[in-house]
Amino acid sequence: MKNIDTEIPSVYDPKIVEKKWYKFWLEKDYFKAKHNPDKANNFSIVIPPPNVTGSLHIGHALNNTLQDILIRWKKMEGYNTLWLPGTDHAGIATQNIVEREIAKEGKSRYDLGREQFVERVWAWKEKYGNNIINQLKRLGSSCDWSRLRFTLDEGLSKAVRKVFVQLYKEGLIYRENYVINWCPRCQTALADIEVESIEEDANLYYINYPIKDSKGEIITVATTRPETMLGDTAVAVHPDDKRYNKFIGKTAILPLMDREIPILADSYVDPEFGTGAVKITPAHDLNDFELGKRQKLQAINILNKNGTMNEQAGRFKNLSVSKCREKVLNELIKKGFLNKIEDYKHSIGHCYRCGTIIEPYLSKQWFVKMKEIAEPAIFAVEEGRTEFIPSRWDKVYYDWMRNIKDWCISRQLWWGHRIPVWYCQDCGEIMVELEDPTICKKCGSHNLLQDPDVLDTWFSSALWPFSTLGWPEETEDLKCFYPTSVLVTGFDIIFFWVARMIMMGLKFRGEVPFKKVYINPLIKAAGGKKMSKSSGNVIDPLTVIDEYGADTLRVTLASLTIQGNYICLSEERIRGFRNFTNKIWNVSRFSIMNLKGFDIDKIEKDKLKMTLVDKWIISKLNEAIKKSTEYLNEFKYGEAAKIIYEFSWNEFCDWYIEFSKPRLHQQKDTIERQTSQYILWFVLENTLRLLHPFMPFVTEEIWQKLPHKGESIMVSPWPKYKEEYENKDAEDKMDKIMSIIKTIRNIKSDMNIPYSKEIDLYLNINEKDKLKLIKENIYYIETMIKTKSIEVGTEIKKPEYSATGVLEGIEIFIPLKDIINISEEIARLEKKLNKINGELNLIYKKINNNDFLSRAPKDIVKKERDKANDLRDIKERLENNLKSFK
RNA sequence: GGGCGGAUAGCUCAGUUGGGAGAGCACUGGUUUUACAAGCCAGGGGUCACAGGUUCAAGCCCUGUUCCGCCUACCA
Repeated sequence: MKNIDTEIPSVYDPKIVEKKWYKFWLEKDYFKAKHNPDKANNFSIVIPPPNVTGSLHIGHALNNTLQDILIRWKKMEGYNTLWLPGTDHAGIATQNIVEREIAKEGKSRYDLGREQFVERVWAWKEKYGNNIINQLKRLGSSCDWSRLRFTLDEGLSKAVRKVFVQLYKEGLIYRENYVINWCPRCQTALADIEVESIEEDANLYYINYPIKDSKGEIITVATTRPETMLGDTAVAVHPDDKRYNKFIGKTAILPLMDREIPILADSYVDPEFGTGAVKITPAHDLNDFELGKRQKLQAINILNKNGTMNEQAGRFKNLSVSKCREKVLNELIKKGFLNKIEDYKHSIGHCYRCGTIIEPYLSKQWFVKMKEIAEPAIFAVEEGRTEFIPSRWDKVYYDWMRNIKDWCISRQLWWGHRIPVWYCQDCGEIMVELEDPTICKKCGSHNLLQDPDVLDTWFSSALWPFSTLGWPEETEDLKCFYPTSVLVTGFDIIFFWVARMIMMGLKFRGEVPFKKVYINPLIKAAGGKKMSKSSGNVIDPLTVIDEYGADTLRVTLASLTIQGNYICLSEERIRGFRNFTNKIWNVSRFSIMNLKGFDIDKIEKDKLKMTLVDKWIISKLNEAIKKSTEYLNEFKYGEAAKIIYEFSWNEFCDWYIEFSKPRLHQQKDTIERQTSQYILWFVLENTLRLLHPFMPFVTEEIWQKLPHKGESIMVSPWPKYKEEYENKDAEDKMDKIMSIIKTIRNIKSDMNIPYSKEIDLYLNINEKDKLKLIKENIYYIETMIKTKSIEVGTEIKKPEYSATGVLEGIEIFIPLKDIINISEEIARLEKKLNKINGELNLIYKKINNNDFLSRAPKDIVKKERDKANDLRDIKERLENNLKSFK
């Protein structure tokens, strides 16, 4: 009969457990940070705010798991922790969603008007905006929800306003007519980094432009965008290009448009590329625009905001860019202007939100001057005030920061922070103030108009680490938690977000926003492929949570987290860690069953009788505590998790539990049994605490079932390494005992002896210390190996028909009269001998080398010599045993 | 064009100042053993990309090469 507690199922079911404990933690207010003036004892993280439109994808799951591990661990270490959550209003994405929604009603945002449309978006946000927040809760995130922020909150909007006004007054924000990246679908300007260049196969078109007043002379230009010729206002060649000297100053006739355009010299032109002659379209190419400014050229804008041709394109009006290109090419061919077409590979910019091809577009936009605010941010990282982990990311940061360009911050959207600039319609005065103006300060007119544009969402995100803490008010939160301790984020937003936060933090708080930036890897599917809906290899974290539980998802992600750029996730991998979760569940189940009647308060520690294996497991636990804590300090999540995983499974479950069974299963409540119970409880309880940041739910569930002190494992202390727990002597001794057991198991397995078959065992040991050790602890071997009889001694002769195992100073004989197959045994021993000989030869090479002996450190030499002796001993014994068969 | 990262077992990856090639998964064989078959026990499997160099000693340091991935750049 199995003596099993039927109240605890043998398979862990996370569903009810997770709901129960999350609710409990919330009720206890454990996530809520306190105001603690002792800054050194505060630990704070601001969440990378997910888009309010978002739903939790696997990248969020990883990023937030890693943050939660830090927060829970630091909390257990005694810090006053703050994990500040929130969402981002995600201008383009959110506006797109609501526009699509009203499109179903057959309306556009213009039908609703600005005010009504924005109201609609708010209504949408109220309804769906908490989606991702609830999903974060399911992951177990211990965010301080009482401090939940949104980038369009009143307070954060105040911060945005203040920053804009101040930067404007300092001349760091300016408005200019400039060629920016225009998304014709979103109908807004984008910053340079919001454009994704994708290399595509395209064509280079060579077009002949006739020279005016010549006898059929032409100049040929090369272009990838032939339709832009409609806006050409010049042709440029290099001043030193002898081929074209004669044309400089002459006039070309623009085909199809019959416009006269000058041919001019500019050193920007690369004579090596194409024909060495460039068509110049100042309104639709940044370089052409710059050249146009130098050369005082007219800029002709040929595009409407929606990407179709405007009236400047003449008869091509209203055509889309691609249709227009087609028609232009047809006409060029028909009229004999198209010289040739070449295949050409080049990068084409796409909108990072919707994928539409970006058009360079001349328009009036607001910009932030970056050079000046970037400099202190570069120093901050150089001086280590902010540290990137892994450190190589600082190079990426430096590279971008040192070549930084001005940031286009105006967006032609309705959802976002409206640009706080008013224009007097009467005198043209521009007003930028903290309070909305009602009267022109110059002419007294009330005829004011606010700039229609909104700010880039990232403009408000850049203020996140201090705007969320209450700035511009000097709040207690700011005093306690700024600068924050760590930022955990992905490398894809180092430019978008991290760099800008450092700049703004320094500019407006005079201090870096975070001391460390931990860059987490990005997740890929098995085989290193990108997860995408089209490949069908997406792993949805919520599905994983439903199926396997949040703990399994978390510990999987944490375990895979290495210092590299990518991690590969597969369902197979998740199942492996589900098994681990279940292992922890079952060892706890075993422990709970065996701790009946155990009371921590009644234990008199001085009276406990610690055995060798008790000392060993305590020492091993101690080591696991030390190493896992060290790894966490270095943000090596995978290594930390691995240490705890291996300790709990390979040492605690596989060895300690098995060794302790006989003592636990005693009927009487002896001191031996009590000791065993105490150690079992002690090790498990500590292990649970080590696991808690990784697997908060299952550890809480078990911890509450175990004898414990305190309300929750969440607020229990992180285990501490203690020197007095370290016991190298016990570790060495257990090593020897365990290798004897392993060798016997090996022989049994090789000889096909079933586990349950009882054997006679002979141990011939020629060293006094070892003999004493084994004699005193023969109990451990008996626990793990089913034996009929055991003999241990110095002069034990090998019984006939025995299988043999050889260890340093130890021979193991198992008589197998009925079973043994002599030739199999010979083959087995020969195989082992070969292996030993191989190792031995390598060592001989070393210790017979005079250079090695004279130059290598003495301890290394000694180690090699000792090893040679051990191996020689084993070799001799193996050989003797082999001889006995012949 | 510039830069960064990578190449170690079938797969995914560890491998900290240079000193006995590791893990998980997969695979093979055994096993229902009083927590767990999502388990237990055992096993096979590697020219550490290639070529040089430094060193008594190189997966690790240096140089070069090849291949892969990513970022970045205004060459139309």
